[in-house]
Amino acid sequence: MRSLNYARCAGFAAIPTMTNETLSYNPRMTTQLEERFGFLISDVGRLTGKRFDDLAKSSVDLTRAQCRVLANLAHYGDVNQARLADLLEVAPISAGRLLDRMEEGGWIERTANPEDRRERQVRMTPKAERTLGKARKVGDEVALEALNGFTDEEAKQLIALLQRVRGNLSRLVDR
Amino acid sequence: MRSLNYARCAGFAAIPTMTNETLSYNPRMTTQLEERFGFLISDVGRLTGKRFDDLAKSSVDLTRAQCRVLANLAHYGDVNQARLADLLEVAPISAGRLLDRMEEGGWIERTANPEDRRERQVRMTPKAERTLGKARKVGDEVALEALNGFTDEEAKQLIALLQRVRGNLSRLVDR
DNA sequence: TCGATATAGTAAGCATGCTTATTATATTGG
DNA sequence: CCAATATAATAAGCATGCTTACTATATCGA
Repeated sequence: MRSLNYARCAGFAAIPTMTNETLSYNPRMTTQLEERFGFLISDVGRLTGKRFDDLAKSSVDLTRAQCRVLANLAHYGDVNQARLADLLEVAPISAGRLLDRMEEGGWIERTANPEDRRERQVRMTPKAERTLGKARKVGDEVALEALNGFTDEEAKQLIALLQRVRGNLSRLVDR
Repeated sequence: MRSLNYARCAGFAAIPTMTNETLSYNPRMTTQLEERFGFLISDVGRLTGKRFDDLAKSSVDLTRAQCRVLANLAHYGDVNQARLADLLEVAPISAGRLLDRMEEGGWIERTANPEDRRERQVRMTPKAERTLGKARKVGDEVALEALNGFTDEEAKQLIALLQRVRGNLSRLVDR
């Protein structure tokens, strides 16, 4: 365990500043590192992912990105690679290489679609189903840890606020 | 602009499920995709970063990771690479290669420390200072967009809740 | 019908994260 | 003092994201 400092900005929607002037408090644009929105969001996202990795390491023989693939296949059923890339929100080539490795590992299969010979349908294997179950347990565990000490009301509030942020940004970002 | 679906789990603290059963609502462990904590957090983090990239593209000739380096140098002053890696929370080798490229680009300089010949002190150049100013403006802009429609009270609330999550996870994650 | 356009997938090359190992230098304990 | 240990930086190799460009196949419109 190490003490984490709070001065980072992976998302970089907020940036540490040189100054320590105390301006009138504005939660959207504060100079206080610990309060800046972009720092917080990217920290929490990173820590959440890292915690998942740590807990999953022993029981789940997949990377986080590979788990994402399985989770989406389980939810949406068999899809082609383009649709999967859209679901994952990564570039098609990124999805393609993920799937290359997952196919080698026996986690997914790709089958040609005779209807449209450009496509390949992606399907998860039974082996993958079993591993996904373990990954889900880890995901739930991480959520419990992250929201430790929160009342149900507070947890609902946080989720509602984050959904609004996601809505705001979704409208602006495209790929 | 594309419509974003909400079924992803980069952080994977929550995973899409096959079922749509309506269980008693538990915001920590819900089967509803749009509400699952891990999805939300990783979505918001990713969108925040992407939005920064998009807005910064024209005016800031640095990657997001490189901006992080400058922001931390500006805040903490000259540091050695080990300290910088700690501030950025990346592995020392990752920081080293970032700095390789930034040195080539004239954004930072590395100077030997005669006190401890293992170390190299990292310092940002005047050119970098100017660019960092632009990056800060972009960061503020993104925060404003993300929190669009929020009352000041709501923004403060979100930030306070996220700080608690960060605290919870910080205590658990190590590197 | 056929040329233009769109879509699915892949290739190549880069950036940035990781792990593990190596080298150089400091520090510490017997 | 010197051997063991710790620390700073780098090297090598992998995973996963990106962009740009290419091939194969479908579809659409004049």
